[in-house]
Amino acid sequence: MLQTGICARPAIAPWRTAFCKICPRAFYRFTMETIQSLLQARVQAAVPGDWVVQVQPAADRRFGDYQTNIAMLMARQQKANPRQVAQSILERIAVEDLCFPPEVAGAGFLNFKVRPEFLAARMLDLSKDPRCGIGAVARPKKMVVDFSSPNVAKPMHVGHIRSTILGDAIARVAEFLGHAVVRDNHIGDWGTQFGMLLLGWKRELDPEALQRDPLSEMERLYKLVSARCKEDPATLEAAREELVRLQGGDPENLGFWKEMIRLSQGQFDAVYGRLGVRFDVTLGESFYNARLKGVVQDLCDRGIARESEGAFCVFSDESVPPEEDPFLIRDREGWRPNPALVQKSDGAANYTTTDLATLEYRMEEWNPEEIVYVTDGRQQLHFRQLFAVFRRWKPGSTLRLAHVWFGTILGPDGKPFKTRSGETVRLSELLDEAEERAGRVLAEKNPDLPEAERLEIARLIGLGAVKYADLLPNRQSDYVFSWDKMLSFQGNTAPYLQNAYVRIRSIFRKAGCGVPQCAALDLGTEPERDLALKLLQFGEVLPQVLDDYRPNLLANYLFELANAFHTFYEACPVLKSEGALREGRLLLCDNAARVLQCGLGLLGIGVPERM
RNA sequence: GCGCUCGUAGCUCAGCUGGAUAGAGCAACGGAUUUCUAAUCCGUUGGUCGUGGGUUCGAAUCCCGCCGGGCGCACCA
Repeated sequence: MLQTGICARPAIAPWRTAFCKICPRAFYRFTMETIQSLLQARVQAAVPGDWVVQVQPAADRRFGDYQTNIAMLMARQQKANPRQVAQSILERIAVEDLCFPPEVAGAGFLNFKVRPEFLAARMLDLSKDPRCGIGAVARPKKMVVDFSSPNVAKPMHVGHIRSTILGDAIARVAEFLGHAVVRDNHIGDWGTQFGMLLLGWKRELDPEALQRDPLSEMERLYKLVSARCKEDPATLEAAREELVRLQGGDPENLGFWKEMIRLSQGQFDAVYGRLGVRFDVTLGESFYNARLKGVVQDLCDRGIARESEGAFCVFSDESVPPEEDPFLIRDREGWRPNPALVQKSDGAANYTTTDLATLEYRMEEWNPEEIVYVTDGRQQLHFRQLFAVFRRWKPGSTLRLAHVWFGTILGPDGKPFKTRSGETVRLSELLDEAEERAGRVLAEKNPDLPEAERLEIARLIGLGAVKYADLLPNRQSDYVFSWDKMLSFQGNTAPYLQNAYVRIRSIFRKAGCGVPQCAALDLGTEPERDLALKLLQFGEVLPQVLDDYRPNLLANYLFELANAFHTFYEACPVLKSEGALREGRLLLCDNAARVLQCGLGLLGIGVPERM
């Protein structure tokens, strides 16, 4: 069982096969192999073919730039001396053009230190590469990314932020690597809550309030009726009747329902507009209603689902050991069934059925190779069952299904993030506050900025801070939400990264020139060399993001890059230097700015020209 | 009870599917500014990786037991 809940064999990591054989022509000319991949190929050529060589960035600077432990792995199997195996690889390896003569170190590591001339040549290539050294994948996939998924008639809140931001970042990276991505917003526009909403709409609607703030009014109605239902069976019954009428196609209820969707979509559009998130399709649960009966019927016909206590359920087929079976659960007595319901005893389908119908629709409509679901970790069991039912339902399908789950955003008290009064925090208000806070810091640090520009920069910084804080931790961790931390200009934050970009732009403004056409580059100092190496590693890191859907790898890389740039900036004057040195440093600066902009852009974060 | 997940520096977190002396940010302390934005940089202090076993040349990482937290366990999604 893989950690991400991936169903079916994962594809080979794209970057391992990404040598641009089928790249679109426009990219081909500029696509750069990474140093890592070059070294890997060279070591591979020096060892027997049944070994798969991994070359990795060195754990410690003293060991050089890259290292491989292949000799130790080989020695273990051959019961040989690891250092001797390493030595024999060394004798066959040809890397003089890339590195200084490699060394055997420690228990049998091979360490590589890249020649500055090689890095310099690569810097010149990078400066001409509009894709910042990122090749398109050899075999583009069609993939659906299912993310955000807010509910109609409810304000979007912090609970939606991780799915939205993670999903958007994953989609952006996949698109940039050349995959064909369908961004699908599977909104919650159907279900029992509409019975209560309709009842409230008919009995308690305040038209003025609805016009002023439709989401708040709908939320008020829902809470009102929901509370009444708990104490008053008659209200509950009335709500149920409204739901039955809606499901039966009653024109009045359908009209109100559509109006609620329309009003909600306005809110979604506003929030997504601010966040810079876009969708290719927004198909709510209701879209799949017509298919539900057929899905249940088909599952029954095939013997996958059967009746139990009036409901229709999928039970274990005992094809896997009980410990791995999502349809079994153990108690004191032993293993007992833990079925997935596909139809409730009242005849209504539930979300497993909707998800199956959605899967079928996506196969028909797009025939994707992969579908990625970005939801919180509490739905793990649901997706394990969903994927397992799907395998039994469509046994011939090679579709890869991945549940990319994430943890909870916590408040300072370590409990799920809420307002002081215990309410959920609205996303729109959260974004307002982010911009306001960024604006205040900006006014203090840089009072000379004109108002309009300050607001625009505050928007970029505020939104960037929120997004970056969400993307930096491992997605499976819960993390503590802290305004002070995310908006700090020190440490691993979006403003720190944006500041690195701003400093470079400032240099070019002062220089009054564009990027120089260098014929050669001399990386004479450590900070220059380090920066160059780090810049080239963009192409190594980015494809890894998709291996396990972890944008935090990119966030971490960008922080290290910004750090390397700041170190360079302190140690290596650009404008005060002259001639070739100055031009070379300007070129380094430009490369750094472009990689920062590109990388942050892939996280959905924009960069200001000044701040 | 069962399952999933987490437990790493005072705090917040990384740790790339077994590699070298476990890293970063914040906080604390000490330095650097007639400057290309100090919104920065450099340095110091700080960890029995919850705990006990196991696997092996080698474990924060894999396996088993225990302790503690979060979440989930058929008609909500």
